[in-house]
Amino acid sequence: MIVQLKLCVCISCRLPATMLSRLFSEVLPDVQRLAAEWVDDTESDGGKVKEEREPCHLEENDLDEPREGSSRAESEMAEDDDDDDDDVDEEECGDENGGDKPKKRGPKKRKMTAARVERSKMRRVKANARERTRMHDLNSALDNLRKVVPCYSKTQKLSKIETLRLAKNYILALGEILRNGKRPDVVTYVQMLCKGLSQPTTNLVAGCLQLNTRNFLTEPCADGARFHMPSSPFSVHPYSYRCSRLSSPHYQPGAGALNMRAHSYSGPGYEAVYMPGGTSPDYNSPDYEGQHSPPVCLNGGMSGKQQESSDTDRSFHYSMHYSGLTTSRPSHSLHFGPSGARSGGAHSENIPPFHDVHLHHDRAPPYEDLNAFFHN
DNA sequence: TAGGCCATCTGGTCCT
DNA sequence: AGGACCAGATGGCCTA
Repeated sequence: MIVQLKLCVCISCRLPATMLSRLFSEVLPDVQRLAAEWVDDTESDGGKVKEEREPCHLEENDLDEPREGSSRAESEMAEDDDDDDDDVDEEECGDENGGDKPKKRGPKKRKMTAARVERSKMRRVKANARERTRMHDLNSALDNLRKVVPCYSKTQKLSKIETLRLAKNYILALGEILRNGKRPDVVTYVQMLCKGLSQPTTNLVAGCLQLNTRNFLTEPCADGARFHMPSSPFSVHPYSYRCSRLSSPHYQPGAGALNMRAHSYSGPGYEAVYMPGGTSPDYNSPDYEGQHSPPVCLNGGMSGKQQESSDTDRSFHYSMHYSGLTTSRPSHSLHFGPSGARSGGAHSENIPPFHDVHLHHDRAPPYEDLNAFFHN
């Protein structure tokens, strides 16, 4: 036994040999004594380990027989009526071994007096109200999540499941960018975002990206550079993009945290561009729990009414421009399907009306490095 | 009309 | 004991 004990300690603790020898020389006598006492105890109990549980307690926790009235509803129905003790017929815990029949355990059902029924109903009503509130809170949180995932539409909300999927993909995509330290091209980015999404949502997201890129082709870059979309899921020709961030008269480098947010984010292969707008939401306000940076406005091609939408929307007009390499890949059509697989021809015929669709590259990445990365 | 999505109710389970 | 959380059931609404 001692040898086994040594081996056991040696293996499990991985102690050095010197410590082990000291351990056994000092501790082993006590261990041997305790073991001897343990053997005495078990032998005095007829070779069985002493049962420590109270018999009555054991009865309550016995799982061999289903407890009658163990469910919440039944216990509610059979709950103790503190105001009337008329029908109390509790079982006693002790002399239950009188009969051969298995004893029914747990709280017994009681007569449903009118007062008890009324209380049960009231409790159910309260529980329903709580459940409603809980679900409303959950939906509110989901709404907030919708606002920070890359594509947001007031009129055509992403479903709950699609919101969660897109959020997951978004996080993974950002993580991938941080890991790799380089921008993916637009196609890869869209594929990452749309992985596992349904076809309509895929079209929505891809349409968001594509339409935003299409939206900023009107002006050449201030610095003369022209960028070409590596490939676009819905395009047949490469695009060029204006570099409006630095050329924008509203761009104020180092104009505080707000501008930092406003200018810092750009999605993979994209940059959020600050456009002339109105007032800025107070991102530091505790009331502000929606977007932490303005939405990227999608107003070109499909709808121009975004410019005249709500004050909030007017406050920030963002656009996306691809600021990646000046690569011009052979144009190839992308077909986005569920699970990111390329399935069928995806074109804008499946794209819902983007009256108020926003690209939300609005959650500023928290790291300076990431900001610098997106802006170099 | 079928299917998807959603809100609500309800009962069960777990935790404090 | 009461609340939170969860999942199933159900019915309404919307869209293809």
